[in-house]
Amino acid sequence: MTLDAIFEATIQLLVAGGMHRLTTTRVAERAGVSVGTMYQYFPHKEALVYALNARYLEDLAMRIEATCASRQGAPIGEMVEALVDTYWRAKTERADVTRALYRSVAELDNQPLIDAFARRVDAATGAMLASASDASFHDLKGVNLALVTVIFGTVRSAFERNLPSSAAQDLKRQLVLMCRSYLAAIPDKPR
Amino acid sequence: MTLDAIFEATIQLLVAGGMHRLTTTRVAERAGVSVGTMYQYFPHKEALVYALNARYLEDLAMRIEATCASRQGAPIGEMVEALVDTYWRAKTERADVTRALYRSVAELDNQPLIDAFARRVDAATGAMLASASDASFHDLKGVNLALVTVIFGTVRSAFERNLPSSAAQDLKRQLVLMCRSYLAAIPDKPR
DNA sequence: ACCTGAACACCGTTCAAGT
DNA sequence: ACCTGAACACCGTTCAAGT
Repeated sequence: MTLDAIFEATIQLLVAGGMHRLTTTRVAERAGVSVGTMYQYFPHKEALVYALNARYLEDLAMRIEATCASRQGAPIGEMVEALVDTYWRAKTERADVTRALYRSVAELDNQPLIDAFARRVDAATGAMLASASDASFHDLKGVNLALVTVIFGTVRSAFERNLPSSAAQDLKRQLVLMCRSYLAAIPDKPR
Repeated sequence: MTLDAIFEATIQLLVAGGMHRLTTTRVAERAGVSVGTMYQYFPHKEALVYALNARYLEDLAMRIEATCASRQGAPIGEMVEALVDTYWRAKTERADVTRALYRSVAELDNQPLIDAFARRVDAATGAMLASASDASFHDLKGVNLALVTVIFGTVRSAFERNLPSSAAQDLKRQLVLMCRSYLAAIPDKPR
């Protein structure tokens, strides 16, 4: 499909040279269409990059939802570990693409993208946490927000530091430990 | 000074309209110089934005170093709280500038900037943690990396979600709690 | 109906001319 | 010595002409 060719060309150019190498002419050329055709699919260059990021976040949200669904009723420690694992793996498996997208989306007005993604993830992780076999929370929303923000923020931060993989692995374990000790420190809701 | 005028103009334009409104012509005009003069200070537009971010990180690093120095020998819980507080405040006090810089730096090759900042902060927080009156760590480097990555990543992540300030305040408390329970969960180094 | 690519406005950067 | 800003190459976007 033409659209796929355009997206693929965009990713390649973004990975290779970042936003300032991404040229409408080059995208069109690599995708095998004319500039004019590209403008039938996207009203401007920003819209193209925006759509690419929307696509990526859609995939990421689906993977997180799948992880959460599969741990319904599990112990809380397992949930945290699975969540960290899924997010970490999703960001790391194609690190160059992740990095390119982080950079490309920054100069867009991406608040709608972030909001929609956050809502989906909050819903998925919130439902998972509520079903935990060994804990129940007085302030589920607050705990959920804290966990999600800490996990996602830490993974990004770790990613940007470009750590050697042994240090990264260790950091991942510390992150899981941190979430678990936090959860243990919170008082349970009495039945 | 001319340089200050250029930086000031750059910040204003960046806050007002992001990277794609930032034009060498507009910066020069607003700073009261010609484009040619601007190019005597910076070899290209990227260098201007890079220098602006370097300046910001220099200030931030100094503030963190000051915080760390002032808590030498304090209890570990107080250290964590002070660190979260300093970083959180620095990012929040002029949220529009923070946001504009986050966005502007993304499309640069900013790894040297991040690395240098990370080294300074790691040194400052590492020295602080080592002096804690009520704890000592088997793996100080690992604990230090974990704390710094979690705190900085979480603050950024929280920042990007644009939370209402009550939720943000609560999140900040949860973050401190999380760091503290983590530290309590780690076995002390025997003397 | 749909695609093409020359043409236009604007941007980053340079450098001959001015002081 | 230092500054200026017209000029150049290139980019995003459009739209008359082609199929």
